[in-house]
Order: sequence, then C-alpha cells, then structure tokens
Amino acid sequence: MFKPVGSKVNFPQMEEQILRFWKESNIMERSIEGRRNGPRFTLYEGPPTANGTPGIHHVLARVFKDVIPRYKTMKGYYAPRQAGWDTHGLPVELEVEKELGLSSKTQIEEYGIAKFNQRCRESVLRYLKAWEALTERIAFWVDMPHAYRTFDNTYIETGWWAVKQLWDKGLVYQGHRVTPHCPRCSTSLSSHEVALGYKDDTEDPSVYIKFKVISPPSAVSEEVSRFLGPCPLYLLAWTTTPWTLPGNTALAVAEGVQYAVVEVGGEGDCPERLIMAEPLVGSTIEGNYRMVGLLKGTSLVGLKYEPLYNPGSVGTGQRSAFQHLQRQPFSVDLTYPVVAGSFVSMEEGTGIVHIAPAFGEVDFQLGEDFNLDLVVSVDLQGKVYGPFPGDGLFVKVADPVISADLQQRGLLYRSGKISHTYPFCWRCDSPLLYYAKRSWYIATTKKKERLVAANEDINWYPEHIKHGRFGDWLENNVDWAVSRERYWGTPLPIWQCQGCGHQVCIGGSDDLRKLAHQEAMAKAGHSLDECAKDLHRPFVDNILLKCGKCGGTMRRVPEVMDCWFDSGAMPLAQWHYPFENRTLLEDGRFPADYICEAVDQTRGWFYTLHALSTLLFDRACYRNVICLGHILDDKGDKMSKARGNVVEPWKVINAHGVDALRWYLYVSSPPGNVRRFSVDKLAEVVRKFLLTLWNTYSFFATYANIDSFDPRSVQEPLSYSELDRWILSELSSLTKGVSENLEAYDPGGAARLLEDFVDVLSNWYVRRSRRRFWKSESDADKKAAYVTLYRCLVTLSRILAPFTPFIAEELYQNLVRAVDGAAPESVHQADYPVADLSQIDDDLMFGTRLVMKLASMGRSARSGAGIKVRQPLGKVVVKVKGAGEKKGLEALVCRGGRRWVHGGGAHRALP
RNA sequence: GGGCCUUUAGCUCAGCUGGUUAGAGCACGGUCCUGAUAAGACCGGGGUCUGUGGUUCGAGUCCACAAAGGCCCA
Repeated sequence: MFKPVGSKVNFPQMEEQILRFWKESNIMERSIEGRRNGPRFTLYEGPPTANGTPGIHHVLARVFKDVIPRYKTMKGYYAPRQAGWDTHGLPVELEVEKELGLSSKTQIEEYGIAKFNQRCRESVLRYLKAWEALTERIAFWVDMPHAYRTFDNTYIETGWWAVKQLWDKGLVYQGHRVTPHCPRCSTSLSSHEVALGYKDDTEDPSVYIKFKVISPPSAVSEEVSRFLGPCPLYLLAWTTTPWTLPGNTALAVAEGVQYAVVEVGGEGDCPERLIMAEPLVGSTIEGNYRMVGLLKGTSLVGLKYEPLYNPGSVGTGQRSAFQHLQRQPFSVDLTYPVVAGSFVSMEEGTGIVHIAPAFGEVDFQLGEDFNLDLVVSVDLQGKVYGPFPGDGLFVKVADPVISADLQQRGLLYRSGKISHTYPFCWRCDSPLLYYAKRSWYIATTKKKERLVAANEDINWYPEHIKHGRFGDWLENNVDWAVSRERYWGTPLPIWQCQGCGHQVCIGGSDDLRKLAHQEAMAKAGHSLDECAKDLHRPFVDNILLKCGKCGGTMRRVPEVMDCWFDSGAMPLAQWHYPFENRTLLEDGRFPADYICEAVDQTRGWFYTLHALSTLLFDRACYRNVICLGHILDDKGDKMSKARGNVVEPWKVINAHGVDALRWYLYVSSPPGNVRRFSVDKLAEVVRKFLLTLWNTYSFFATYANIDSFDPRSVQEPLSYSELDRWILSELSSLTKGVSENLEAYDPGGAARLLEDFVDVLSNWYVRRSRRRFWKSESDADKKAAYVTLYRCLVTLSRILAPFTPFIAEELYQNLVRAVDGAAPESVHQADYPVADLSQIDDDLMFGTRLVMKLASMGRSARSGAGIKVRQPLGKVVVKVKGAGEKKGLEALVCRGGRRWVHGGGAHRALP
C-alpha cells in the first residue's frame, strides 16, 4: 500500500518534512560518501561574504551550483562540495569603521589595529546563521560545518606560499605607478574594483587654462617666434580636475595636427594670443577672435612655459625628477616643456593636454619617457598640500579655490561644468583619484599568452563569454595591483631590511622560524611564538627577520593583499596546500570540473582563479563554467534597497516552496541572460508544472491503493498497449535528452523537456488511460497501465532529483521506498536513470503527436459545427500531408479492421 | 568612445545546422469538459519576428549597417 496522496498539497510544509528526514538520516553526507569509489567531480564554491544577508541572486547562483553536482553524484561521481567564506577586505573594515564611528586610517591606528582586526573577525561571520539557514532550506548541498574561512592561519599560509612561488618566478614587483586610489579608504583599488564604481552624469568643473610661453625663446623655431612679441602668448589647455594643476609639469601636443594662433580680447594695446588645435577653435573660443596664423604641432614641441605654480623647496619627496625619482633641486626660474603625445585627441578639449605625472596613467608614462618633474601636491587622504591654493582642502573642495586663484591671476580663460562618467569607490562612494605611488604588482602581463591559451581549455556557458568578455579582458591584461594599505587582510609576506634594503618573500611559517631575528624581537619585547599565533596585523608586523645580506633587521612591508587574491587562491588555500593535502593536484580536486557565478565575476573571481592557476601551474583552474546573468525586478529594474524592489528569498520560499523557486529559476530564462524576477510567474510554474505532476502522482496513488497494485508482483511480459509503449518511448527519450542537456551544462534545456513530458503524461497518457484504471476487473491491460504509469513516476522522481530535490524525494519515498526496503534510502543516493534506447520508437512518437494534433483539429471542427465533444461521429475525414503522416495515422488509428482513434473519446470513428 | 549581450503576441519566453501558413504559457472575450486536477480542451482578438539594406530559389534564422535597452570597460 502506498501512503494516500491527496490532490491538495502544501509544498513548503512537505519540504520541511523532507529536510528533517535528510538531516536525521544524514542523507547529504551519505549521498556523497556512497560514491567514494567513483571518479571525482569537483565544484568550487565561490566564497560569499557572510557580512550581509543572502539575497535572491545568491539563491540563483546556489541552485545552479547545486544541480550539476547532484546530477553527477547520481551518475556515480564522488562529488564532495566544500563551503567557504570570504572574510577579508575593505567591505568588512568599512562596516566596523561605521560601528566604531571611525572615519580615517589615523583613527583606526589610534584605536589599535589589534582591536580593530578583532572587531573585523567578529563581524564577518555575523550573518553566518542566516546564510546557513537559507543554504540548507534551498537544498544547496555543501559541507558547511567544514567550511574554509579566508582568515584562518592555514588559509593565509597557503596564500603566502602562492606569493612566494610567484616571487621566485620573478612575477612580483613593487612599482611606482599610477593607481586608482580611494582617498577615504586611503588605499589603491584594483581594476576590477574600479569597474564596480563608475557613475554616469557626474558633474565636474571644465576649465580652460592659459600657460604662458616663455619669452624670449632661446631655442624656438622661427615659426613660433614670429608670434612672440610684447603681447603674451599662451598655450591653452583643458581639464576637468583643477586640483591636478599644481602638479602640472608639462603640456602635450599632437605632432601631426595643425594648431592655430588666435587673438582674443583685442580691445587693449596688447591683445593676448592663444595657441590651440585648429579643429577645436570653434568649440572652444567664445565671442570674437582673430586667426593670426597656423602652426604645425611639431613646431610646438620643445617650447617652454611658465609653471602655474612653483612647488619651490617645500615638502620632502613632493617634487622629484623622474630619472631616479630623486628629489629635485629648488629653482626660481622653473620652466616646463611642451612634449609630443600620441594620445592627444581632437575629440574634446583644446588639443593641448595638461600633464600632471602624479595624477594620471598616461601622464606618469610621459613623465618616464621625458624625464619630467613629478610634483605630488595632494596627500593620500586626497587633500591638497604644499604652497598651493586650497592647501589642506579635499581636492573636490579645492577645485573652485584653485580656479578662482587662476582667474584672479588672469590664467583662466574659461570655466564651466561638464557631466561625464567618473569612477567612485565601490564601497564608500568617494571619488577616486588616480595617484602615483608605490604599490605591489603581480606581473600577469608577462604570462598573458598563457592566460589566453589556458582559457581555450575552458567550456563557457554561455559560449560568447569565452572570447568575448573574458577573452577580451585577458587580451587587454594589465598587471594585478595586489597590495592594499589596509589592516584586515592577508599580510603581504615580504620583509625588507632596514639597513640594506634587501627584500625576502616568506612562503610559510617555517620560513619565518628559519629567518626570525629572535634577539631583535626579544629586545622589542616580542617572541616569535607569540607573534605567529595569528598571522594578521599587527602581530605579524612584530616579527623581525635577520637580513641574509647584511645581518640587519628586516621588517615586514606594511601592505596587506587584495582580498580577491584570497578567493583566487581558494582551490589551494581551502586545503592548506602544500602543507597538507599534497596530492591535491593529482587526485581530482584541481582543477575544478565546474564553477558557477554571475557575470560580474569575469573580472573578479573567474579572473583571479584563472590568473593564479595559470601563473602557478600553467593551466586553467576550471573546466566548465556557467556564467549567470543578473536578476532584475519584474519591471526590468535593478533591485536595490533604495528602490524597495528587493525580493526577499524567505518570503517566496514560505509561500511557494523551494522546488517551485528552483524550477522557476531553471526555466524562466537562459542562465546567461538578465532575468526578471516575477512572483506571479513563479506561481504559474507551480500550477503548471509542480501541481500537474503532483496530481498525476496523487491519481496513481489513489487508484493503485484501491486496486492494491503492488509493483513487486509484476511479472513480465505484460501486454502493453500502444499508448503504454508510446509514453515509455517518450520517457526514454526524455531520459536521454535530460542527460544530454545536463552533460552540456544546460539545466534550462533539460527542464523544458521535463515540462513537456509532465504535460503529456498528465494530459494525454493519464487522460486517455483513465478508463483502464477505473474498470473493475484486474486484467492484463489494467496491470500494464499501472506498471507503465508507475515506471514513469518513479523514473521521473530520479530524473527530477537534481532539480527539485524535495518533490522527487517525496515521490521516491512513497513509490519506491514504501515497497522496496532494499532500495537506497533516498532518491539522492539512487542512480540517475539511463535511457533504454530500445524503447524509443520514433515512428510511434511521431504518430501519437500527430493524433494529438488531429484530436485538437477535431475538437475545433466540432466547435465550428456545433457538435458536442462526446457525440459520436459518423465518419472523420483526415487529409494527410504525406506518406509519413499517412503511415503514422494508419498505424494508430486504423487497426485490425476496426476503425478507431487511438484511445479517443473525442474522435471515436464508428465502423 | 570601445567590447559583449538582448530585441519574436499586451506580458514571460521557445524557435537546432536557413525550408510550406512563426509557436507555447499567462492575461482578455466566448464555448465546452471535468468519476486526479488551483488542471484541461476549442474558438477569437492580438505579430511588417526592432529597422534598413544584402546573400539566397527561399531569411525570425546568415552578412552589413542602424536604433533601443542592459552589462562591462575607457
């Protein structure tokens, strides 16, 4: 006897019961461990930060992560899934800063790094319970009790090991380069972090500045000198960042372009002359002007002009020259040059570009090329410092002060506002400054070809990411700025000698022990054991090493690492490789068979995984990847707390259940597309798919109980009807199709096949077979019907298990476990069905689908003629399209001399 | 400014390597069925498959250009 199944069902309730069953019987562990001898299948779980509550987009990623390993497990693979938490980084620090009411790094240091980091440690796992609860409820099967955490010493140690490997390969360097810098967080941001914070329609000043050409010119071409006279001659440049003007040390022009000399303000005795690109005169000069002459760009190169500001003698390291970045001697007669720049465009501005090597990437490069002066007129907090207007003010506040100063000195030609796109800090929203400073880099560009080549081994879904977004990103690779001037992160394991400057990279705790300068540490009141207990700052900073070159004391450099490095090192660090689990690279745990995240990770985790694994092992880190699109609300708007359109996962789950949510996410749109989330559509999925399935199941259970049908007593051969053979053929074909789709990492394609099958099973097979179940005698035909439907449902429960693990379990428990104690305890321990190809009868399926079509047309004809559906017809005339259709229909409709339509109540044709 | 993606009925989406008259579900109006059904069937209104060119005997499908939206980058 089967457990009675009502037609009404409360899915959330049913699911809760099944959750309890799984938990009590350890089904997850056992489903995994039961396959221990199978080939390994590895999923990497991109560690989320438990520093906030999980949202619907996390559910999306997690159910797509889940379906594949579940399928593989049922296919016999050993697929343990390790959970993990991303715990380091700026977001955490910011949260703690907010709580403590701190707003600068100075304040953090006053508060104490040890205490601060302790708060960070406590803060990161704050929402852990919420994550665990949701993860369990949505049946994402990962090993959470053994989750790795990026702040663990073992994790950090592997990170160090990885840095050391790169260091030994010469791939780590300290560069003096311009990096995007957040003045509030006072740290560099990596390119992928910058990408997160672009804002359109940012309003900035737009100023045109006059740079006075030095006269008399000692070495200026005749071409230019004819415009020099008693009246001033200016080079006109444009900028949207007046705060960079004190840092100006050159102007760049395009050699191949015509420049114009225009005379403006001609009232007085001495009209001033402005030099600018000829094509841009019209869009730049306001009011009347007189074109005085034309110049070639090349003839401007080498001109000298008067600096807007003389940085003079102030500030250590504030003014230097590029060649060795040496301090520049003070000079009252300071002049700056005009140089040629290939980047000078005629799209906007004046064709003369203001160069401040301290504050721009191309500017800095130009500084190196021409050995320009480097004037750093802004500190790391983004405040102007030095003998400049706005000294002490934040750059954006200083902008108008500087403009006003120039205006007053007659050096401002024009000023206004411009709206453009500008990057902001993705966490704290401060405008980013491009800032020249020392920073540590991983030289990914040196391995660019390898990165590109390794990408060829990855199967991307959707495919276009491979050579599109991800491939392009690799092609345009830039070195990875990996250091952060912060506190809560994996410390950069590089020590530098105080005496001779020698640097070493530490690859693990043993290295520390070997090189530790115990006496020096003792003198400072520290011991190695004490300090090495927690590898974070500030403890690690107290570890002093002995210089192998000069015997001096080495201190750790102050930086910590980009937290993306942590997540990229996850394949190794989660296992504390190579200190433990030394077989990792050979035993199937690396590379991953499968990863899945949203598209924003192309420059995030997808990249850092790929970069580290290519640099370390010269191979790809994952074989297959599903790259998900973003979730929008039902109107197509971005979900945000501010808009109030965020979908709360629990609300949906409590109302409709997890199977419904999972199914909806699989079928609602292709995984790579953006998707609109609509609760109405989700409810439709429940009605259409889950309830139809449920009712078929309920129908079966009800009648099977009435007839005391026992699947164990079945003895083949049975006399299967055409209809039975047909649905069994459909079933085998479904099994084949679903497997193929899952093998191809396309759960959506698989799910669509399942929807169609459940529909025809209920609305054609059961409907056409009902009389066979109802009739009182238990003949062979009835038995065949039961066996057929039973087999469909049981197979379905196993096919569905990776998708909708709850309803699959429910069916399985009642239909299989109830009658077969020897069967695996859970459907998730069962084998995935394999299609019986001998049962697939394409002609039969074609013919039956044709009959369905015919029935539909028949009902239409009846409706047109006003003949009731159940009224017998004298004859039915069907016009077929070809021999194939004729054959199909004859096989099913005109059998054994009796002319009848396949099970048809609708079209019963009388002889 | 550059790259990638999307655009098929009012809404959500199928349409494989080009092949008769382009489909489904939802929603709407009507009719019917219902001895498993929050189900189902039939009819109807709804489509210049975003647009313009091109390749082809034939284009929703291939190519080029354009438009709108999204994402990513400058």
